[in-house]
Amino acid sequence: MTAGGTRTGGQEPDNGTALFARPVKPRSIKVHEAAVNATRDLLAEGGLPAATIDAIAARSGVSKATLYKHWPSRTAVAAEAFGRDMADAVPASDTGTTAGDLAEQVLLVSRFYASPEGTVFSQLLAATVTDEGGAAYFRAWFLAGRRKAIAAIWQRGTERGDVRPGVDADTAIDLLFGPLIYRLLTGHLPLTDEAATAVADAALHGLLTTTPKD
Amino acid sequence: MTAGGTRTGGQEPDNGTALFARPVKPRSIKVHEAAVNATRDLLAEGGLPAATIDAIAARSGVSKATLYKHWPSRTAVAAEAFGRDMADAVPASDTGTTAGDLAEQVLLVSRFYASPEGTVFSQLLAATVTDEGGAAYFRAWFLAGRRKAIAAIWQRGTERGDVRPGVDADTAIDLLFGPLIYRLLTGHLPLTDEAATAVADAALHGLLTTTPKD
Amino acid sequence: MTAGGTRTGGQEPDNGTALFARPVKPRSIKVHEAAVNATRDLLAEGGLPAATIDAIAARSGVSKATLYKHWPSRTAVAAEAFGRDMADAVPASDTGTTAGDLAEQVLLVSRFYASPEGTVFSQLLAATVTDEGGAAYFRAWFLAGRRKAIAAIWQRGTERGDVRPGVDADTAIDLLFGPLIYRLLTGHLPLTDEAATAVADAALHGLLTTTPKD
Amino acid sequence: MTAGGTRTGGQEPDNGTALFARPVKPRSIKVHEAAVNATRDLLAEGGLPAATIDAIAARSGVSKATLYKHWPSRTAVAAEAFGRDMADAVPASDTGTTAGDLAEQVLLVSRFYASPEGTVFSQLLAATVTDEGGAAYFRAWFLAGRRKAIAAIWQRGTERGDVRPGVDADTAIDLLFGPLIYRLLTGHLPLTDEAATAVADAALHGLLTTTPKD
DNA sequence: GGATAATCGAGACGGTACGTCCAGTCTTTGG
DNA sequence: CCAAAGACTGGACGTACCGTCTCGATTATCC
Repeated sequence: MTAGGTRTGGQEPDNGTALFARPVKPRSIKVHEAAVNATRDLLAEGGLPAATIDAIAARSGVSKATLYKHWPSRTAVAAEAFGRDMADAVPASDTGTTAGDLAEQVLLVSRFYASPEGTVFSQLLAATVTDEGGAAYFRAWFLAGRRKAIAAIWQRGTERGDVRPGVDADTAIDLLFGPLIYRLLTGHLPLTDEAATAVADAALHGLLTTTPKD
Repeated sequence: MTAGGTRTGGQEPDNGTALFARPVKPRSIKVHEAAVNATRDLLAEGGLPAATIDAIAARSGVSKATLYKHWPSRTAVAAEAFGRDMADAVPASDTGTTAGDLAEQVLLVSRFYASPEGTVFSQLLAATVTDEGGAAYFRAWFLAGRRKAIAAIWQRGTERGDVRPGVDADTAIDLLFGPLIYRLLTGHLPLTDEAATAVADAALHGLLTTTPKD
Repeated sequence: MTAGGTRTGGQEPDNGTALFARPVKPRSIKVHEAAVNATRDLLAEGGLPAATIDAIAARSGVSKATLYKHWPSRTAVAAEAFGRDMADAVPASDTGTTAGDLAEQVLLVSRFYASPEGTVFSQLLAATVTDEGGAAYFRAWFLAGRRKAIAAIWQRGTERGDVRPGVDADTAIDLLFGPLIYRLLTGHLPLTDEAATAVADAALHGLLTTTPKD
Repeated sequence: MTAGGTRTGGQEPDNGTALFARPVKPRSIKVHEAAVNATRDLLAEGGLPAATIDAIAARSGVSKATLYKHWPSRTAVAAEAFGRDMADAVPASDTGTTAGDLAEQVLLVSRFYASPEGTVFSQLLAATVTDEGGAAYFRAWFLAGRRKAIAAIWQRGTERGDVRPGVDADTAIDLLFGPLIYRLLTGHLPLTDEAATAVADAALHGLLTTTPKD
């Protein structure tokens, strides 16, 4: 068991594998939910900096000690809270073509990153760097779902023969969305629709004039 | 003036624009250097968490107040200290071909990210998310130099006609290195040579079978 | 009913009056004993600080809720556990003279206070200051027995005509042992045999040169 | 250096020896005073339990970190705060006779112990049992002063030839005041004027009918 | 002998305080 | 006049323990 060893209560993260522990003794789902909801509100209001453990405890009525029994760190709580609704934040695409689907996803994700939620996302991502416990939750509650959605498109593309053989889904996903994360984090350039489109186009068709020899 | 309004002392960051203020009164270069050197050592020993303001002050003999006259935040000091030597950390490439140069750069950067310095890099990047002052330093002392180096390769490629027209350098750079940053930060997959090669290949030749129509 | 209103199970404290309530419904003696024994061990190992409610519960297998049905507070459990064997810790004296008996008791008690058990005693005494419920148990299980033993000597002395008329047992006991407690608690001076002897002598014969006129 | 290694600011404790460190760099007296005053108020209002570190910090405006630089523990702050005015709480006695002076002191101290301040005193005394750092402050700021005052009376008595030779001041003090502390802490009997008088009388003239043979 | 009721183990929970850590500001002192 | 030294506030951290409470799973008497 990777992320925590504690129950999660209620809905499970989109993590394919049975990442989170089974409830041996049902720890109050109410408590878990209260904490998550309070955290979500705090994130919406003031981003990750506002979601301190004390604030979460105060707003949710869940004591700090209990929070630490449910999650390994405040980042983990925030990751779960933030990841809950994000499944729907970026809807799936079905434009009829693989290229279209992927390009649209890049555009939608870019817009998401450019939105206030994107700020929270970057704060969360940053927080996981020095918090391995939180990182597991972040991957489980956020990344995994998103990557799975894209992997599905990629799989469809493979079956259709649209995608280059030899390129696996992970590489494709990294290539399409890594650039957005790069911009989001360093802020060296803005996350505009044009930039997103350009990135998607470049990723799909390559940077060079030469055709791959394979 | 964005990053600080303070002198930087000694060597200038590779930031193209006149980002940093002119030394109106020469504030001790010795002090500046001492702080940077101490910080570099601390980063090497314990990463960004070790480079607290108190630690920097103690080790360098520079008082905290003085540090804040030279830099807007601790992240800024660390960014400068870390960026100093990083210019040489990834040597330029000249394989004879644009594709080769770019692929090699991706590989080298991937290895750098996978190294202990890569950890510091990610910590620094994470820190800039909630520290705009530090972010400016980070971009100036680290990113700008790297991007400039790749831009030069790209420019050469453009002149040689190796690269697809309509793709600007920024897009290309983001596409090539964004995926590495993505992996570095989320840790969803390891930063192996194979992954780097795969990313570079995919970026250069595109994800799809179809040829761009433009 | 002062100390708890709960049954005590097993052996009764040396409290003269019917201090502790009658069992309306028999509460397991086994449970009571288990808790007391576990607590005694914990006290021996780490003093009162080690005898937390959780530790007692864990070691004895008695749940916290049950502990609180048997005792009003953790101090009360500890007081009973500690008082159990302490009856024998300081044997009675019979030197043949009242002065000898009292002096010997002072010496023995001083040694007891100076021993590791003395530390626990002082911790317990300290704990009762902010725990009235525990205080009742402390008096019942510890003090009462000790005072009764001395009172017996005093009574014998009265009958023999050894002791000054008008001095009641309580005053005598306080005078003889108060100084030891004073030292034990404040630690301003060590609890040596010499000090104990000096105290006993001074108490028995008075501080002044003048003879009481009564 | 025993108690803290930190400066105390303002007035010095009555501790004879140079117990407290010399200020290498003057730490703000204002801060020290503010903390002490706030603590005194809190003690008066709610006793030691009310004088939590957070409460002291909040009321005094001195941050917790600073408090811990000035004192080793909350008990230490409270001891100093409480001890400040206690010098005057029990005035010196001068009845003309040694016996009178001592008896009066016992009575006054008994009344002090029986007062609300006495409760605080006992809480403080209890707290020092598990807080050696605080104990040093308690001895320095409270006990030392009181003992010194009695020792002066004793010295006078020695010079007058009123007191039994061979009884040192420490023994005398312990004998006179230990009984009061005993009662204060265990509460086995109330601290009445009669009891105090009886104790003083017994201490001064001895418990036995026999005259000391020395 | 089964119903009724309490006891009990297990341990989650809220609450309160703790003592620590670090950032960034402000003050004092010395050269 | 500037810089070193470092005191100071503020705020969050994660921990510890208390005493209460809610579960079911035993008992154990009483009808």
